Amino acid sequence: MSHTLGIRQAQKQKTRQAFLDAALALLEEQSLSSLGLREVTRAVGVAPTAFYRHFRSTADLGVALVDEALGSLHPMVRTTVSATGDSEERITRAIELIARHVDAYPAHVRFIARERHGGVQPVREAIRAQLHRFAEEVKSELANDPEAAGWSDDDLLMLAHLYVDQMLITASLFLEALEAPAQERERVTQLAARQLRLISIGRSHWLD
Amino acid sequence: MSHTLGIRQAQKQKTRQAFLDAALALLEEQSLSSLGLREVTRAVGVAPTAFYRHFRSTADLGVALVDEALGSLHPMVRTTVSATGDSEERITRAIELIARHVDAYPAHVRFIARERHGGVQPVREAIRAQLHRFAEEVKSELANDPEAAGWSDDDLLMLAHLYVDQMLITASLFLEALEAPAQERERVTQLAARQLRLISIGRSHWLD
DNA sequence: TCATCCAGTTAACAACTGTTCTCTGGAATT
DNA sequence: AATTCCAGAGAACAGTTGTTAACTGGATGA
Repeated sequence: MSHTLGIRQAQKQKTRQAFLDAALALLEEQSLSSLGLREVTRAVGVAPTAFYRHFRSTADLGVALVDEALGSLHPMVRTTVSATGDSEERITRAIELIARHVDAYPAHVRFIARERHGGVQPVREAIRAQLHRFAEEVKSELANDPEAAGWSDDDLLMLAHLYVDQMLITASLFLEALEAPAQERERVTQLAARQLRLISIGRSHWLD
Repeated sequence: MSHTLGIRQAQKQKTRQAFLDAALALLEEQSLSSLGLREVTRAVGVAPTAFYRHFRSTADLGVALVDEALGSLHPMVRTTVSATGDSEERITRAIELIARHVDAYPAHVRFIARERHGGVQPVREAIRAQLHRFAEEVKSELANDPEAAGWSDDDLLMLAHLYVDQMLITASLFLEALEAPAQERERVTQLAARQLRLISIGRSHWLD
């Protein structure tokens, strides 16, 4: 059941979202550890002290951004991994999905790539936790595949992490190629496809 | 022929190295884009203006750190990839080498992982260039392997990039496990080994 | 020996930072 | 209608930042 928010709560959420949007925009050219509280409030058009009504610190804001960037992505991952069709079809479909996501939410992708190993510990931790969730989900989907017969749990999780990392590497490549000519984007697509193909081959001969 | 530096040049290089060391230490808990010039000079124990005798900006210092962290690593990579022995031996040797390097130079590894996608464009560019050099070197070593017969140049470079990225992922995992119990470090070792094993299997069936 | 060089110093600049306390005005509750 | 609540404003705090200009004193080269 969804309760309609009062005028007050609604306005507060709107301001909060404005903080997240402004921060994400500012973070295209710097890291979270150098993002100033006043800088964000200035971009939102609000008094510096208003910040504290929504976040304890910029690190806190960063954790919220992690949730926004990755939280809603879980269903997408599950359906992509478990998609039907032969191996080659699944590869091209997965890569196209990544490319579209980078096109649609470049700032989100940049934020995650940047802060995954960034200078703010709670944010690193939040990203690590989300990526681990992805890996577990990928693993449980892989387990449904007939090809996974005979695989140990550890090996399945190993493969899942390989896929998740590969997904991030590919997303980062597409991000770098965002403003590049279509030819460069195509090169990235082909590279990522062949890397996934090689992993797929290794996977099918794993138990030899 | 190595010319002995004058007292003056020697002292200058010493101070410069002190800047690099101090910056690297400060960067364990923040990103380069938030590193202040005064912060560094304070840590070195020198006047703020002395900074300009060595670097144009903190971004410039960052580029110098990239060279220090990755520049001397190229011979190591070549010999590791081209090492003799069967596939399994090579995998364990490569991983052990990475683990030792992370133990010996954790701050360097952290810096590269952090700034690879960080907020300072010239530094990102410098890291990208160095990693591309690594990939080219790995590729030229792979080409010497009899297993590479029939491989296209593009496919060799694709595999080389896969190895380089995997190397960075593994280094980053060891970094996170630096202060963890030996059991956790062993888990990382086993995980990395199996991932390399899977890639190796995919490699040997690539031309099927 | 003497003039030149130059790594590092000192002082000062306006601009910026995070955080505190107090206040306000409209929404929410009674 | 009267009261409480609370998102945001305003002002002020001590400290910080990058960059400038003019300097000092020991190494360097003629």
